[in-house]
Amino acid sequence: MKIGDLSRLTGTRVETIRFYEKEGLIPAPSRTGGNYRVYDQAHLNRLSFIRRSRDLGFTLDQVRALLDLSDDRLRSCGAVDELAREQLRSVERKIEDLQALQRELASLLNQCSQGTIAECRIIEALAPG
Amino acid sequence: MKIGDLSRLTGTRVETIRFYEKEGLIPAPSRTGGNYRVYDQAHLNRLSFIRRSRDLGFTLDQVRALLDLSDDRLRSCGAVDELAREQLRSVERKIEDLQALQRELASLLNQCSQGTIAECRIIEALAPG
DNA sequence: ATGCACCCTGAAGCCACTATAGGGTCAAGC
DNA sequence: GCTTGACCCTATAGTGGCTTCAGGGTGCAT
Ligand SMILES: [Zn+2]
Ligand SMILES: [Zn+2]
Ligand SMILES: [Zn+2]
Ligand SMILES: [Zn+2]
Repeated sequence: MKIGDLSRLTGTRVETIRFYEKEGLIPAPSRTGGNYRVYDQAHLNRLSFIRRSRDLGFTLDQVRALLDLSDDRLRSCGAVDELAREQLRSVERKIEDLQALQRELASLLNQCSQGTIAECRIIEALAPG
Repeated sequence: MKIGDLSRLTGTRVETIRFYEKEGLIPAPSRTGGNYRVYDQAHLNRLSFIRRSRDLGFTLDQVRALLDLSDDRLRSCGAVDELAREQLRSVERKIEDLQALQRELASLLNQCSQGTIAECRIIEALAPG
């Protein structure tokens, strides 16, 4: 597999794959005579794991930790679950913050009666008073 | 007012105030003999406006636009409202994405029965198969 | 004179990529 | 055998919105 194949199979940009390699998330693959990267199934599996973790919102440092943990098949999964619980809490906090924003913006938009800037409730809410 | 006073009054870090100046969001203030920045009420008002806009989730480019619009007191506030509506839509999209994440993480955590890594539902969900 | 809180500049670092410049490789078609 | 075009390579810089750091200077009290 060349890098473009891996890209298509995982929905990851070519540049991102090279970036993951530089960051040590994916082992450097072997090369062809023309200096092209050649990947195998293990690379594909690892990149898929990384992408799914990123899709769940884990940071690259958390992904590194998850990759390490996933190798240790016989250990208890407590650490994995703790990472996931932490991520869930962080997502829930972000949702709450955004919902507060949503309420405030919606309320301002609702109050504005399409007049001039001088009477605009949104500008009024931003300006100090 | 010195920069530290402005910082305390607005809850903005000193470095952030200097950053806003460099970005052209706040006009460069006059200086004392010892080269300290001196701010007045107009600076305080402008920084407050910026911070409230940021708290509502507007980007610095949007803040720039809002500041420009807010000067033009007699114009219709249509452009302001459109920025706010756009921001509301963006917030709502983010909430939906995060709620999907929340459901997925919660479901995985719920399925995991605290065994070994080999049986962990979370690792299983990440690994390709 | 010394300490200490505060201020200054300029540059680099953070995250997770993305983009750009300036090239090289390889198979197909003429 | 030469060109075209899709693909690949490296190295570097840019994104947003700051934060941190290095290496100083200022100003007031003791
Ligand atoms: Zn990094
Ligand atoms: Zn309005
Ligand atoms: Zn588990
Ligand atoms: Zn920037």
